[in-house]
This record gives sequence, structure tokens and C-alpha cells, in this order.
Amino acid sequence: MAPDADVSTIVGSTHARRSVPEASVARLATYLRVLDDVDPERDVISSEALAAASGVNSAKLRRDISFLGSFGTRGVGYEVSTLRARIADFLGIAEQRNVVIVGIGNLGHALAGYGGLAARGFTVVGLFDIDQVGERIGDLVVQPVSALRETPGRYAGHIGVIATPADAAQQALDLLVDAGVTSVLNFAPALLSTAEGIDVRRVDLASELQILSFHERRKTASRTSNGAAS
Amino acid sequence: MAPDADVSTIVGSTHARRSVPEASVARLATYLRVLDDVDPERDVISSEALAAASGVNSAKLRRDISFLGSFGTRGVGYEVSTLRARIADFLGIAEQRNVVIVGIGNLGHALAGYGGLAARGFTVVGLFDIDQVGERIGDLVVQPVSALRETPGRYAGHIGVIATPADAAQQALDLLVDAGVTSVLNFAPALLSTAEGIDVRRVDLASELQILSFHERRKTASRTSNGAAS
DNA sequence: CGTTGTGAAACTGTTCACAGCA
DNA sequence: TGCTGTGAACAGTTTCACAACG
Repeated sequence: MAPDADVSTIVGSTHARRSVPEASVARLATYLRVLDDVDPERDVISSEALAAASGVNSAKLRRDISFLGSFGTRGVGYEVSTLRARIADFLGIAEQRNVVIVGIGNLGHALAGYGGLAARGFTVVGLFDIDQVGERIGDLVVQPVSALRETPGRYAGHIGVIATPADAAQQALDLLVDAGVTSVLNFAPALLSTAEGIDVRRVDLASELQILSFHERRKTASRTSNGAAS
Repeated sequence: MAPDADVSTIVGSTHARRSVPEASVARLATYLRVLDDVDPERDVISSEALAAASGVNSAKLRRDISFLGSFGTRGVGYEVSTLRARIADFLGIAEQRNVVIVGIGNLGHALAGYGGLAARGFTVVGLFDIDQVGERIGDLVVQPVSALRETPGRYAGHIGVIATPADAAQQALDLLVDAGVTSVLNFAPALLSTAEGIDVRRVDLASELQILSFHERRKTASRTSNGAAS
């Protein structure tokens, strides 16, 4: 989805790795979640079992995991704790990540209050809006967006989330970048332009619905069309 | 992300088409949005210009559009209105689509009130929750989820949106399916299982953040470690 | 001319199938 | 024996590059 998402090379961390396909990175995040739901009694899991629980086939899962090294036990499976640790390490979950949210409407509220973030190592440390300034949400107080500009570099290493209306999104991005943010998740239905080196991932509700709508129509058409076939 | 997202074949509509790659379907939804932002004065647009505005390269865009037929003018470009109509027609935007939302927390509210939907031909026609029952949002009143079970097939052809907590998501899906829904957008951080023929798209905030986090770490690592390779 | 539309090449990602190991 | 790890075949997607055409 990202415009120029190429292969990902990583050098840091415990083990040096070579370019892992973007698609595998995304699935690894899923496996990690599924592992969290695994019965804590269970200490070993096979590729077949984990694949089934994750909605992929086992060959793909084994391939994905093999990018992280080979630490499964043949004839047995993967040790759950090791596997979880390896994926977490690879994805960079080991360290805590901080998040700032721009745009505190309904969506911003939903994100700010979403417990699933903390559970996965993400802490919301800043909320910004043009209005709503001063409102308290949990431990945080909504600050004016202008505050971002006044502290250049302050939010380096943080992940930015844009939850503004479309027409404010570009400005929100520019402010985030000024504040040192280089990774951004954009919920606004707008295409944003920015400098090289800034990652922007877009989550676009309307597009998702359109894709579903497309498939829905296909289903309906094939049920309906008999006479319509030509 | 859909488990078995195959190639898409469509027969209905004005023009018969053959299998369009899934990736192209997703991008066509993007082009459609971008076209809506085009200066209304402008009546023709080149692949180069539209591609730039959409964040893809022009060859890819031309290939995507060529799946819908060939109606551009060589040496000139695409007529904006025709192009828009063709894509909309292909994606099934021509007809209005109805949406029902299960789970009326912050996120459900955000979605229910999101103007971008109506603008794209989606009308929210039902809101369901266990609590909040009776609350009015716009023209709608929140109904108990049990109402879904009492009207089997009532929502056939609708698109379902799951905005519940993870532990209620599977039940929400089952209820939606009972009510006739076969296309679902799931915002809950849970993997859902369902019968064949039901499309479930997952939008998972935590996974998106993890992917960003991964890239963020890669950037930081390459800045930190070895000075400058080449 | 300039831009579309598209074969063919290149590339990326997935699946098969089985050798190798615990 | 059973399951991992992986070469090799395959499928899907992107890019190149240019002929066709208004």
C-alpha cells in the first residue's frame, strides 16, 4: 500500500538479517498476536497449528518464520516463547514505542482510549487538535497543534497518527514532520505528500468499503445472472 | 489480507470484463478518490498527472485502467468524467450500498458520523450494540444486537462493520451472517472464522503500528550503526 | 507530436514437495 | 516418525519500452 514500500533490510538486533518481504513483515505481526492468544500451558506449536489459527497456509508461515532464522525443532514444532520473542525482537516490539495523535474527534478519542495499544507496547504520549484544547483524556491533556511546531525534533522516534478531517491532514503531517516524526499512520481520506524518508501508511475506510462492495457485487451478480450472461 | 482473495471476475455492468488483479482493484479505489479532488474545470487528465497525484507510476496506472477497457485518447489523456464513471461503475459505486455497524463505542460513533461514507455512496442504515441501546445518532437509533438474529436475511447485500471489542467480534460476525451479510469490515483485533463465501477484511490498528515501528527501527538503526556504508 | 495501450521482461511473492534432522 | 527448512517451480505484479493512433 505504501507508495514505495520496498524490501526491508535490517541489521540491528540480535541477529543480522537480510531483506524480508513487506508482506511477510505484515503477517509476522499477525502471528505475534495469535501467539498471545495461545493457551499458556502449551509450550510448543507446529507450523500447521499456528498457520490454521492465523488464516494462512503452513508453507507460507514456515517461509515467513525462516526469514528470522531457523530455531524450530524438526519433528516437533516451534517453542512458543522463543518464537514469540524472535518475532517481537524482529518487529522491534522489545522497546516501547511512543505515539502522538493529531485530531481528537470521535476517531481520535477512540484511538486515544484504545487499550489494545498499551498491550502491544505502544504508549500514547501526546494529543493535538485545533479545538478541544485542554480536554483531558486519561492522563493526557489535548494540546494545540501549534505546540508541535514550537518543539522541533521533540517527537523524533515517535509514531504519528493523523485522525483529522481530510483538509487538515497535510498540515498535520507537516507539523508532525517538523516535530521529528518520521513514521505516520494516516486515517484521513487524503493523499499526503512528504519528503523522502518519511513513512506514511494510509488506512482508508471508504476504500476498504469500496473493495468489499466490489466483491459483494460480484457475488450478487453471479447469483443473479443467468439470463444476464452473454 | 483476505484469506483466499483470488482474482476477481466480473460479468455484470455495462461492459463484460475478465479477471482484474486484486492489487489493481485496490488502487482503482484510490484513483477514484483522487479524481474527486481534481479541479472541476479540468476535463482531461493524463496518466502521468493522475499517477503523480495518486502516488504510483504512470505505467502501473495505465495498466490498471486498461483492465476496464480502452477509452483514453492517445496523445491527450483520459476524459475525467468518463474515467470516473468507468471506475465507479466497475467498483459498483453506481448503486447505493447500505452499511450496518455493530459495536457503538468510540470507534462505532466515529464511523456512524463519518461524512465521507455518504459522499462515496455508502449509507449507514443500522447501528447495533449490547449497551447504548436507544441512543440516537443522526437519524438512527441504536438497536440491540439480538435484533439481528430476529430478522434472518434482512440485511442481505449490506456491508457489515464490526467495531466491537475483540472478544465480541466473533459473535458480531455470526449475527451479521445470520442477518444475511456476506461482506464485513472488521476493526476488532481478532481473527474471525466464518463460512466460505463471506468476505472479511481486517483493519488492525496495532498491526499497522507494528509495521511502522519496524520501519522506524530500521531507520534509526541505519542512522546509528555504521557511519555511512555507501 | 504526445500519450495511450500492451507485449514481453523482470521482479516479487507463494506454493510444492521433499531432503534433512530431532 | 513427523515436522522444519528450503530449493525449485509457479503465480502474480510491476516495469520497460515501443508500436499504434488521435
